[in-house]
Amino acid sequence: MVAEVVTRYLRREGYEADIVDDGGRALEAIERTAPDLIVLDIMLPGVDGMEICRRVRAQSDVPIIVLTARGDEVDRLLGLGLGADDYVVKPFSPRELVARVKAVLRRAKGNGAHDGDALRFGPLRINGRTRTVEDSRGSIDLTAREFDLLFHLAKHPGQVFTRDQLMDAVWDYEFPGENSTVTVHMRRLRAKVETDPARPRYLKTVWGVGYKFEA
Amino acid sequence: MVAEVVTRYLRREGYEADIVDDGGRALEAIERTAPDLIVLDIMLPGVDGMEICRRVRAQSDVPIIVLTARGDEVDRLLGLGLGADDYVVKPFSPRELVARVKAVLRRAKGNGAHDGDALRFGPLRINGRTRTVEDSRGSIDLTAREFDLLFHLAKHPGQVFTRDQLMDAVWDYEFPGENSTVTVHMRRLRAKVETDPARPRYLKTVWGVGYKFEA
DNA sequence: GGGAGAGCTTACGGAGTCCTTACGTATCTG
DNA sequence: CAGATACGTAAGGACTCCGTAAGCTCTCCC
Repeated sequence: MVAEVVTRYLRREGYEADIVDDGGRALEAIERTAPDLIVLDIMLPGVDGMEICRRVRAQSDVPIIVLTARGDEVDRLLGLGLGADDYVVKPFSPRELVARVKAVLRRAKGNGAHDGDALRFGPLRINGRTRTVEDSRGSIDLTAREFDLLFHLAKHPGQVFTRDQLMDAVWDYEFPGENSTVTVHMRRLRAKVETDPARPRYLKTVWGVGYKFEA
Repeated sequence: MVAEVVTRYLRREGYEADIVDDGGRALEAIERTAPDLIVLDIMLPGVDGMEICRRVRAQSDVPIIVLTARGDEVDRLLGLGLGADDYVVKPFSPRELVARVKAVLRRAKGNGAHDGDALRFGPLRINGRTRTVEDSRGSIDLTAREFDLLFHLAKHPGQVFTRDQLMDAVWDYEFPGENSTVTVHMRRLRAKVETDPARPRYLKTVWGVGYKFEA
């Protein structure tokens, strides 16, 4: 199988790589894992790869490399305005594909906002430089304190902080406030960040101690 | 000659294309014409294409597509960190190269790509060399401070600056002014640049922190 | 199962931040 | 030198956000 070989090569280069061999599940998987790049075989039997490409593009700028069977196919695909970032024609060597992946990723990283200092947890992205938070649903507006709180927790995933520790870390020097303030801010944060605030995915309560961010 | 064939194909697609067949003149020509994209044959006899690539990269972010003779060469080039945007292995069809050109240009254009010194954000163009700003409505007259402020923000799209940081960056060394000065300048800038200054498209306020330019 | 403690939820008033405007001074131009 | 332009400051108003308190719910442990 081509996909397995490619996956192995990519992993050897230090990338995480997943295979999805069902067109229907592809979109769901893309939304869930929010990948940095997609390699899409457009000519799989029974699956409309071009439709997937279009749908992904409609909701995201994630780079896409399209695999196609024939060279003259590329022209047709371009004419259709698929919006892929690169096209690789079969047969190709795994090395070539890996080289393309590197080039496309480099390009995507160089332009746009540097995601260098961004923290990523699945579909959740927290960028300290731009102070923005994104999600599979889109960008999330946070107030200054909310962002600082989230950022501090996410910088230390898994680590448990007491309310007092969070006060010291996030609030101004020697702020004499009640620590119930933290509680309220956590609530506001959950309401914005969590899909189900009642049963949080990231912002967990550690009973009797405080809070932690779970990666 | 390969170059002529490629040039003909590109022109047929509506691009302007020039050939420079001398490594020494290449850098001069690139600086003079400020192309949107460079196709560089790295294996020409007597010319160190890799050196050209490096020099261009040192002073510009213009996209570069490198032509190379052998597939396994690509790995080596990548290892050298040339910083090209794509690699095409000979022999290739002109159509394939044109497809690559389109893909790379699409990518470079989508983000706020440098066109020479100019920054582009949709209809808004900010040219640092000529210190001019344009818009779909025409050219916009800014004062010196206003331009410096806008330029500095636009050079770092998405990044949030505090008023103090903007003071340090835009105003003279150790200017002892109030930072409400920044506020007023932002207002004047918005009045000129934004179509709806009350609800700005580019010059965003980040509450409790400062301002940012949104691409 | 019940009580105590911890966390959740809600609402509201005040504090802080930003916007707006106006005006005096400095610099440029004819 | 006179007028125009650009710049910095200050003050008032509008708005957002934050902290607090009070009642409620959940969890833990006896």
